[in-house]
Amino acid sequence: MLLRTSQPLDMALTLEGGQAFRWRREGEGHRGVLGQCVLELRKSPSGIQFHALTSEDAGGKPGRSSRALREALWRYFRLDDDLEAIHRELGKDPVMAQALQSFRGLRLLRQDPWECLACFICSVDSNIPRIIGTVERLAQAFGAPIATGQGVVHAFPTPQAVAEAGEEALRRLGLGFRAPYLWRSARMIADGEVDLAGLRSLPYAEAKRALVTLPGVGEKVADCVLAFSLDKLEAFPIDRWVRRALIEEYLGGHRWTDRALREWAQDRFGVLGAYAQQYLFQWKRGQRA
DNA sequence: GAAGGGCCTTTGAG
DNA sequence: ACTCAAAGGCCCT
Repeated sequence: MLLRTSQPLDMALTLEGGQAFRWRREGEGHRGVLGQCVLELRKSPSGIQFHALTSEDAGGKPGRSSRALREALWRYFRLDDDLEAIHRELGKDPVMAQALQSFRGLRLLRQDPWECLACFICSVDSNIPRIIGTVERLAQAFGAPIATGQGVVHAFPTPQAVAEAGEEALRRLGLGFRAPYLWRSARMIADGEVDLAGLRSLPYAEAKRALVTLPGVGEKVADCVLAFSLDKLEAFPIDRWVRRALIEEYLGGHRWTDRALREWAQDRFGVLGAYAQQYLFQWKRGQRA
């Protein structure tokens, strides 16, 4: 099946760059789980080639129609965002122009809010290879199995499943000090103390205020969730690489507090903050040696 | 409000 | 092989 689009899209940069953690290279394309559906994706000149491995009505659940899949992919890759226009706008800034250069088809994703939240709670003081391992073990242990005809793949576990798993089980998966954070946040979500999906209709500041009440969620994790799953593109997550990028490239090497950096970035990038952040992150991280 | 230390473990340089 | 930093921060002081 083909989802036609003329939007720029680099699958490897977008799916392997540390926004999402469940996509693997598979031949020329990528395989991963989108909701309850196991997909193989591949970029072609005319759009996105996709193929669902999920067997039809496995477990009584009807396979998703191709129309529904198209819409899901359209939303996931944010194909409504005019990436070239975003590049033109951000590229007026000479520093950003440099950052953009090597990452032409890098898009922001629109992920499931709970999965995004859980992954970024796990990301704290960790690294991408490890986060990928952590998330995979979480899915295998507590996610619903999905039969594919090429083996079983696991969906991302629900908040209820993680809550029932318990803190100790999470520690045994290697979550370390993040285990109680994820467990307690899962419980709060499962109990309805925070309505994640409902945050999408709130203004950025209010949604953020709600997110940081969750254990293990500070401003950085909250901004990742807001940017990568809740459509708040004015969010500007500041991690060690982005902090370094701002200080080295814009601020003459002077140390600023994160609070000051956030205000500076908000003023500088506005509603394109999330895109700007993602390019700065990839750029600076790529320079490590 | 700002700054600093501890936290669990895994991963991949060296 | 085997050690040893470094890792998309958060929380508490």
